Amino acid sequence: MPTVDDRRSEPAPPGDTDLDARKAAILTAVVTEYIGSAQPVGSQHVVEAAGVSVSSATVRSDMAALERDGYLMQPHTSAGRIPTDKGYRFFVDHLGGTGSLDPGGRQQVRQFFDHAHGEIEQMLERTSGLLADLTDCTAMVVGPSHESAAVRSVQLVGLGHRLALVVVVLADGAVRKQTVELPEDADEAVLSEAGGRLAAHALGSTLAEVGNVVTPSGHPKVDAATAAGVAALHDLVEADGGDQLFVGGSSRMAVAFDAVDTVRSVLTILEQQLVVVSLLRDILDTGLTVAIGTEHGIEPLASCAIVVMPVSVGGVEAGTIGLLGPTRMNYPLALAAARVVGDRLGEHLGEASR
Amino acid sequence: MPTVDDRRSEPAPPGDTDLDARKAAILTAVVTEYIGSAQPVGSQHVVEAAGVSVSSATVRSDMAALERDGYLMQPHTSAGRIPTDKGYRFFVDHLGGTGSLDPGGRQQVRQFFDHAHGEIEQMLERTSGLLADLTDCTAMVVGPSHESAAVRSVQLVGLGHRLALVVVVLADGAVRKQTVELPEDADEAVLSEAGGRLAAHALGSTLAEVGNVVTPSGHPKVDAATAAGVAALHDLVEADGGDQLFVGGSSRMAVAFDAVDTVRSVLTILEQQLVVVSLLRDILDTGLTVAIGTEHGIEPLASCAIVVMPVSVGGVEAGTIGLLGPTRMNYPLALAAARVVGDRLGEHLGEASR
DNA sequence: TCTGGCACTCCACTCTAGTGAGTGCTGGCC
DNA sequence: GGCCAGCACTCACTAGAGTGGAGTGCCAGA
Repeated sequence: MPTVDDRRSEPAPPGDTDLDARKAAILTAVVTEYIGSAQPVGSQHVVEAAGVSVSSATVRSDMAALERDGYLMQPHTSAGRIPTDKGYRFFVDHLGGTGSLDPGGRQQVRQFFDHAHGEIEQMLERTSGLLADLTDCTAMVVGPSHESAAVRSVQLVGLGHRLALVVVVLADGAVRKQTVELPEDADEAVLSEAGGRLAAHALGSTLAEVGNVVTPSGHPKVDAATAAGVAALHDLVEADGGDQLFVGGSSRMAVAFDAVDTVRSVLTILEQQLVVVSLLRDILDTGLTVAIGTEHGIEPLASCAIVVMPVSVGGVEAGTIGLLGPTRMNYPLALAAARVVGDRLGEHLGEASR
Repeated sequence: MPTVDDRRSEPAPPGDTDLDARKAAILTAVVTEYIGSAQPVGSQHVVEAAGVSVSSATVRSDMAALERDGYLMQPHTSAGRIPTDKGYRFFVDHLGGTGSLDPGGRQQVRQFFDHAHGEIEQMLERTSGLLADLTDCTAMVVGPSHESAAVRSVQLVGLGHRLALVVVVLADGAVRKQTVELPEDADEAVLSEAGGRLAAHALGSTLAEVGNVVTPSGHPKVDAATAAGVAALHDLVEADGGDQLFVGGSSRMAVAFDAVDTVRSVLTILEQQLVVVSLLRDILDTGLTVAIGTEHGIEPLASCAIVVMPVSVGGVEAGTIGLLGPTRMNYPLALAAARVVGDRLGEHLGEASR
């Protein structure tokens, strides 16, 4: 291998493997085998797997080398090898290929989006179920952020005695609402007038941009209602609490792990919307598509891997898809499913908001 | 005990126990002990527990009788006793007392509702978290059913090229939306006119009552948009798919059970909104507050108990609270928490919708 | 450089007591 | 008749010994 020295001198050339073809094949075999069986893989199994045509002794020495280099580990002496996080990482980066959905899965995705219609939230919720079904992972779908969407309509609807509802429609079709307690009773006419002034005030800007000051109308009741409406708009910005998260197939975590406390800690994480959303964001920000084991820095998820896929509509990011599974998850399948569903979701959202 | 004979002659008088005081005390001790430790309870432990001052031999013979009568069972010979579903049932009906929240819990509930405001959905979601925290059970909160709420406002908001959003506000403050594809392009004026006609058509009736036929305006574009809006209103009734469900603290199931496949099957059930909602409804319909073990007929939940509490606003049912835990859940605590939170939630919803 | 062979390791499983918590029963006492 | 001390018995659980087998590392030879 005369090229090894050349390679080592280069600073991590892109696409380079650092492993000769046979070691790569062996690593591939160990990873795929282990993903399937969850059992440590011995040299004999590797030989039986396709792609390697040397004796088990040779495989053994290569596996020893792979272990020295940190790609594999042994649970104990005289057991087979299992991939380390580094091993999975190498597999994902260089060996896994793009993978593709099986025809059945493609069909399922196509049908899903052909029949998808109606409310976006419901659709995202179902998308998470679809992804979970396709991959046997827990799926997370983060809806489009409405931060930059302009206000398309504001309405003030009376609900009875001193109570009203501010209903805001954003340009991307999102609807926000907030109850307002009015300082004094107001009739339809007042509410309608105040709603109109509110609309004139907020239309075209984003929720966060809505200013505080509204020019007085001369009518105190209307002004009071308008002021209450403006306050409600500001409440909306805060209460919104970031993006919506839809989690599907959390029961899959209980299938993937047999230690019940692993399941518990993972579920605990999944219950914290904020944590999950920022986790996905962090992973994307570091430029990753897959975060394996400790790469994401959340300790209770050390035995998990996360596949992240941005959903973009016309080049603008409009959401995120995440798949959570054990580190021995089926990466090619998960990546393929995330990509396909992400693309289709993007198209779908694009159609809906054009 | 001179009264015992009197009682026995009456046909199942309400509040009657069917068990003499000592057996009841023993059953109570077994249930509370088992709830705490999850270990089969032996006669010695019962003696040490308060309320029983006879020898362990006597307790043993009583326990044998309780087992004969189906209140207790032995996992195997020479093990202690654990309560059967019937034992739990008797405990809940006659022995558990009403129970009450500890001061810390009361405080937590008070604070929660003092600070609760804003969107109702978000509030219900958080309520499920509160209940899970209080009881260490998985909490389910079903939102108010909007079926009987009259339409308070209808609006047609254009989202661009042939797309519009029908936004419906119901009298109870719920907001529904549905995207509509218009048969042809429509400008603001047309949408506004169509929205007005839609509103006049639907205002005051419930969504389900909205009729099909709208009197023509003479303007084909307006009529087309109006028709599309009416269709969207009908879609809403179907797509709504019943009530909203909020599940909190599903990780608690992984704490309660040590068999990972029990956890999995319970989580699988919890993912099916429809199943959960109708489950709670069924239990309420049979007049129960607690469904223990197989009483609810859902096989995978045979080792679970469910506490249900209707939430009523001014006497009208406006939602449901459910607590899901193992059959050895802390019934007094769960019942107390469900009652307190249910009441406060009802008051809160009442204030908001008055 | 690869391979067959060999000695070695150590988990997983089975089998065998031994232990202890718990029971049912019985005969005597109040 | 109800209660209780004592006793024999049951059976899950644990620890320890033995065994089989999957797997390893190393080495000598092609």
